[in-house]
Amino acid sequence: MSPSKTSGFDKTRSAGYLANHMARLFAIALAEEIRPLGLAPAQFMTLLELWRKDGLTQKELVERLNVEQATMANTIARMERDGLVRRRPHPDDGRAQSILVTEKARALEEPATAAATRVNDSALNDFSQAERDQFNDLMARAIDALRSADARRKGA
Amino acid sequence: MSPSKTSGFDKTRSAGYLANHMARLFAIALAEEIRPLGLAPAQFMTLLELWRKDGLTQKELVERLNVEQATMANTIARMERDGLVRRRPHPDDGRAQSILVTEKARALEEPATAAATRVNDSALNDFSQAERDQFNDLMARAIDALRSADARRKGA
DNA sequence: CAATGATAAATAGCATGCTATGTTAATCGG
DNA sequence: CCGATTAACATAGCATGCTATTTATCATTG
Repeated sequence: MSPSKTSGFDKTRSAGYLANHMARLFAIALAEEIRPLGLAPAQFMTLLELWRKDGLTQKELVERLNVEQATMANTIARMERDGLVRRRPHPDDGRAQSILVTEKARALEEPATAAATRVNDSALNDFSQAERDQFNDLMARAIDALRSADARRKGA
Repeated sequence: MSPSKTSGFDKTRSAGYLANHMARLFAIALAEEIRPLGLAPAQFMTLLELWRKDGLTQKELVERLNVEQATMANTIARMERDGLVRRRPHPDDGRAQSILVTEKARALEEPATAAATRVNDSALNDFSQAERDQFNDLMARAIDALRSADARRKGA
């Protein structure tokens, strides 16, 4: 009869697949919204932290943004290339450096955060406030569980 | 007083940020689970379709997996390099080719889907069945909204 | 049938992410 | 104070994804 097997895995009901697809769509939407500002998604994410507290070290950015150190090193390098940040030797630690926002980047805070808000709103357009809250809660719980599992794998 | 501004953007409550973080954690977990099988996440995702229906064209895979044609072309090239698929000229269309699963890849269906199920289960460990269903529904709705917005941007 | 336009893949170039290593500076135990 | 360890960055190498462009083949139509 049917040449296809009754597969045990339906990707349209797999949280991992849905998460991946959704994240790519969010990234594309954000990229298009902030491209006119000369910003890329990872740069925006990094600036979110630097706008909040300028002069953070690379290590501090890594902790706040949940990316690997090598990833952040590359992102900072691109941001420096694009004139969004500059580096200053850290006063207390010769290994570290402070990452400082330029005037150019400081001026992007309002339009960039507005763009990100537009993206979230368009994605959650038909969600009630209760649904938005629950959605964020569910994602946060999945993140916690995945982080625990990862820590367990590494710490085992 | 405080040197930091009362920022209008809290990334821990941004669906886009949470989606990105969650998707990266899912990808890491899946990568670790299927690495012993010699599979990478995008390869697994592609095989899910080929296990269901062997001999699909690149275009058909692109439609089913929601990635760009260039992305799929590269993924297929890596899979061919790794002995997971081979290509055969398409009988009816000289431009196209059928992508066929090798025996090696066929043997991975059971262990790989089991691995993916483990990852989903560990992420949704403390979710009730109702929460899991709602989570998938909310993600599916966000995906639909983002796709509509993207289509609007491109079709405008 | 030939010119045109559409379509399937391939390729180039780049951004993000990750793991694994290397370098240099700080720290700690003796 | 010194050697060993730890810590902060930098680099190398690779996988995924995307956009834009090129190439080859169809398909349509005049």
